[in-house]
Amino acid sequence: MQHSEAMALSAALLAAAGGLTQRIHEGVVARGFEGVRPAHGFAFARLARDGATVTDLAVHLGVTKQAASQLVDEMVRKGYAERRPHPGDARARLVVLTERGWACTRAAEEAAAEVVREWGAVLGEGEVGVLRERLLRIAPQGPVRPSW
Amino acid sequence: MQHSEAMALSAALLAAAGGLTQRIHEGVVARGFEGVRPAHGFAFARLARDGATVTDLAVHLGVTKQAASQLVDEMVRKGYAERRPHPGDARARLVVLTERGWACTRAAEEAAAEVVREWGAVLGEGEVGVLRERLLRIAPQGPVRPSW
DNA sequence: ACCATATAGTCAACCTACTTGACTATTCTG
DNA sequence: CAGAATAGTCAAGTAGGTTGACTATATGGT
Repeated sequence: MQHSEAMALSAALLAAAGGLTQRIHEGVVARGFEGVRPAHGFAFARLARDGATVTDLAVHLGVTKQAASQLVDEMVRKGYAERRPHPGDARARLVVLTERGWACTRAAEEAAAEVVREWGAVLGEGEVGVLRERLLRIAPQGPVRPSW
Repeated sequence: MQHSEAMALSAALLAAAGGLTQRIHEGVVARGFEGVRPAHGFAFARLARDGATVTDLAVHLGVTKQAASQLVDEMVRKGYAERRPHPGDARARLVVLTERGWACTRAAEEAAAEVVREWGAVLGEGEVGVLRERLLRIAPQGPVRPSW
């Protein structure tokens, strides 16, 4: 693999990721959820499991806990999440999704499925599964990095 | 493809893209080019062709021309680019890479090639080529979107 | 040829998402 | 049970973008 080919692959990967992000965002907005930005998606994904503390979220997003706290403020203000007392630790607070937060999560899933369905039409259904498997093997673990 | 599978694919794609971005950035820094951020890569790629005006760059990056101008200011200040008079349009200025800018571009190519080489070791060389071809087919065209 | 309009670029002010630093309240530990 | 660590917040500063206003040059219709 030559350098220019590596750059072509890199550019394609970044373009595909950017396009997917935008398509999901547009789909979420089209389903009536305004004021939510792509970067929020990573927070929704973490909260959807069984809630998280602000510190959990900060580690997951790779930002400071102050930044995570502001993000939660915003999500609470817009009705997507709420702070509940943490069972078993009076210092912490458990941030969980509201019903609207769940609905927004489902909207994002639908939008993603729509895009992936289009990919299936282009590549073939089986190839999409292969693509997913390959990407999982080269994707690093650790905190997500919402911004470049 | 079910919703959860679409989300798994989306997450893998975004994680792979984020990881690649970070690895390239680390490789560039390791080769002695400091003060350059991942978002600059898209500007380098556009300037590497045969230079560009600030407005060209703004369109390519999907930002305002004021933001593109600030980006060019920064690249000039750090020695990666320079503004030259535009042949044939006295309003415009042609932004081109300096020798240091070219060296940084080559460093990014090397870093990308290094990561892609690792992918080849994991997936097999042939599979990387297939991956590139698949990604090219699902990647949208149009301006890049450096930030989510 | 000329004036109206469009385009390239910049300056200034502002906005947003993040940072660092300082602090309180609670929990863990030796 | 005192000292250190942890969860969270408040406040101030920073970086990278935005919108709006402006100048200089180019383009096109009459």
